[in-house]
Amino acid sequence: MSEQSNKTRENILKAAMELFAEKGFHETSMAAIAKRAGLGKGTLYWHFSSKDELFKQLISEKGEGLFRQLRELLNQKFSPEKILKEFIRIKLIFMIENRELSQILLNNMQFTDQEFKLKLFQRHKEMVQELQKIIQRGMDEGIFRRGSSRDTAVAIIGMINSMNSILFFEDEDIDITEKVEFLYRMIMCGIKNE
Amino acid sequence: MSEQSNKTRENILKAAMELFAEKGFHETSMAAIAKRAGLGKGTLYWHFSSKDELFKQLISEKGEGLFRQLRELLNQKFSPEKILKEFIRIKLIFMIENRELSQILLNNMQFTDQEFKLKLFQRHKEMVQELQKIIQRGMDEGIFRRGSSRDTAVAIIGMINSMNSILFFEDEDIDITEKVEFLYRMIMCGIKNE
Amino acid sequence: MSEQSNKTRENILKAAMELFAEKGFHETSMAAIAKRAGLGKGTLYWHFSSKDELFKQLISEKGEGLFRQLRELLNQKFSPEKILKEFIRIKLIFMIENRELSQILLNNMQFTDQEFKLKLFQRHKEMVQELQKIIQRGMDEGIFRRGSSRDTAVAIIGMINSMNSILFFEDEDIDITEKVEFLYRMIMCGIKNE
Amino acid sequence: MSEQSNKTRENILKAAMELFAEKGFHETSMAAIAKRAGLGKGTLYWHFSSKDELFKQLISEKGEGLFRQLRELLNQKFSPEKILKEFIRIKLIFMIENRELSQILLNNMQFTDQEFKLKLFQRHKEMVQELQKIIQRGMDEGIFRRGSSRDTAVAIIGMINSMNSILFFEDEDIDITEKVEFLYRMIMCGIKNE
DNA sequence: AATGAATGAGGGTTCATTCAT
DNA sequence: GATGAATGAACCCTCATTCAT
Repeated sequence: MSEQSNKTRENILKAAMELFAEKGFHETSMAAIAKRAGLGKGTLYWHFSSKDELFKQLISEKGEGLFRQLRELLNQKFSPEKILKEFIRIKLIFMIENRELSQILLNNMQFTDQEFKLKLFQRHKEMVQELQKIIQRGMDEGIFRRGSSRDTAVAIIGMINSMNSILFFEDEDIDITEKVEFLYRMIMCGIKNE
Repeated sequence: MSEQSNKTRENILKAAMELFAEKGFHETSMAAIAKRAGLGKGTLYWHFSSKDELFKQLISEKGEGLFRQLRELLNQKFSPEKILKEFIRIKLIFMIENRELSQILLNNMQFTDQEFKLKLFQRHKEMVQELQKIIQRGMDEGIFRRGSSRDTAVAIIGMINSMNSILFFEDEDIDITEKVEFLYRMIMCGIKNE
Repeated sequence: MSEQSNKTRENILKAAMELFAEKGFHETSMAAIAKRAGLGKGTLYWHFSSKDELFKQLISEKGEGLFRQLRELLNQKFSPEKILKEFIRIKLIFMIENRELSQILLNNMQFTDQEFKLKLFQRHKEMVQELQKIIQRGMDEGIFRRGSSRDTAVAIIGMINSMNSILFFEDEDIDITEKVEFLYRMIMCGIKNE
Repeated sequence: MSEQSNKTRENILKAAMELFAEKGFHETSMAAIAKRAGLGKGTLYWHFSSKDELFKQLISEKGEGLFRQLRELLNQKFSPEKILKEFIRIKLIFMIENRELSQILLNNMQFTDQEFKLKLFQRHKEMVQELQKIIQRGMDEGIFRRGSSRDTAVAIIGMINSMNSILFFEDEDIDITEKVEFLYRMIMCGIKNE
């Protein structure tokens, strides 16, 4: 695992990320990735055992950070409101810094490897459940209105994710704080005046 | 176009719908569709000129209803709140009655035919813009709190769509009214107590 | 075999002739023939057992005339020169009156049915041999210069056939007598002056 | 483009040539070509983008030589007679050395790619026109008898081509000079004695 | 480490042919 | 006699994967 080798590996991941985001998993061929990375087709197989594996590692490696951050956050002893706001911020920042990966995650969840698909699904479910716990705590503490904590958690994540379509086409300079405030307020107070 | 022929056509659409929802567009072969429909491969091509065409017609025909309903609604002279609530209801009912199509629409938006992809994208955009107008009207009338009407519209649609993951796995009897109320309240008042 | 039935049959043959001449055997589908004849696909199979059979009958029926005429001619007790000239005339007239069939015969001799292919080949060979006999007779009688009678016969037929490319694109009014004279003279005297 | 790669390419061309000559373009499948070349199907597509392309390159590459030779000849400042004789010689030699290609060129002129078909047709036409000019010159110089130079050129080429049916089935040792003399004399003097 | 030629399973599509109506 | 929906073998072609160099 020399310096050079590692660099090549990153090149491949970068090329793959771009193409998967642009055209989706199935419409992207290994040949296309190799070409964009400026490498021979064979080289891809020296670094990744298969196209599926490449895709998985792409998602795992880059997505790991978000998952870890969120998990840490949810274990924090903050107030439900604070956790909620941070949850939004972390997801948004991730979406901005990883536009392509987000695009992939939100549009390509139908591919071959059932095991991996399940794993991602589990992870998503876990995230929902953790958020649900926070929501539940907020309800129990009388901070949040009573209701289905699961539906609420799902809806919150849906709202945040929906921003992807906006962020993906936006220019470089996005006022994250503003977007966070917007979402937080909408989740907390809704859109009704007063 | 006899009675029988039309029935066959519907069979194909049904089989295709199921498989596309289950495994996605690319992972579904024409052979698999034919087999599930209990037909020969060639028959599919008597009714649809290509796999792309089959997919397009599937989405167009079945999706047309939702689009029309929503458009009618948005042209109604109702109050913004009423329109919002009806918007939610219509989308939810569609999602329940067309679980498979919804699944497809939310997970397969990356396929070959760029023209059709664009058309769907345009339609989605139009929907957002129409909802945005309603939101804007509500803001102008002092019913809704001021803010980005676009972000609000996108977030609302995101919330509604997020319910798909819940509805898709749910049993038959879902209390739609309850779900509508839940979403409407959450959108209007948020989750904060009081 | 009613009047009507026979008419339908002729329609099919006509449509097939046109298409085979235009696009060749393999590039012409039964569907295309049916469409041009203004009939359903199934109807073709009521009149002809297969595409091959249709093609064969097309060639046989229409080509039979030429074959018979030539055979009769070659059995005549005319002088070699007269037979040669008549040979040319009959072939040319046939080519003009059956442009499409000639086009087919000269460009589609590579198709499936080996047996029929062989039959046509045999017929062609027989024609050559008969002409060869005439040539030989002419040589023996001192009318024609001595040489390979086979090569001569083949060359003569080649010359006549080559006119097809001219006749096919020519307008309606072709002076046959002139063309016959041209070929006859060229065959007899060559192109040298004096 | 290594040594080996080039060899594989030639193998494919050789196998394709044989099969196209034997059975024609449409009756020859890519699978059959691959099998005869002792290669996998996919390999054909590494070297040629499609079956059409393979066919085109086959004809272009191998046919180019004849075309070039004839063009050079026709630009020579030789006497019309000499050019005519050389014309015959070059065509005959080509037909003997490229029996299969000649067979293909004379029997498969009805295939898909209209553009290429036109190109070949144009080339043929050009050849006729060039020969026609020579004939015309001969007529003007009083060497050849007056008449339609076009018909004469077409007839000459027809005669030469007709030899293909003889050469194709002939054994290895053909006396080219004799055949050339035969054709030349027949064209010049015809078959009449004296 | 890297390459590109080679492979073949698999997929979309065509089309001659059949057959119930 | 006529039709057109249905069929499936056969075809062209793609592409993930392998491997000798």
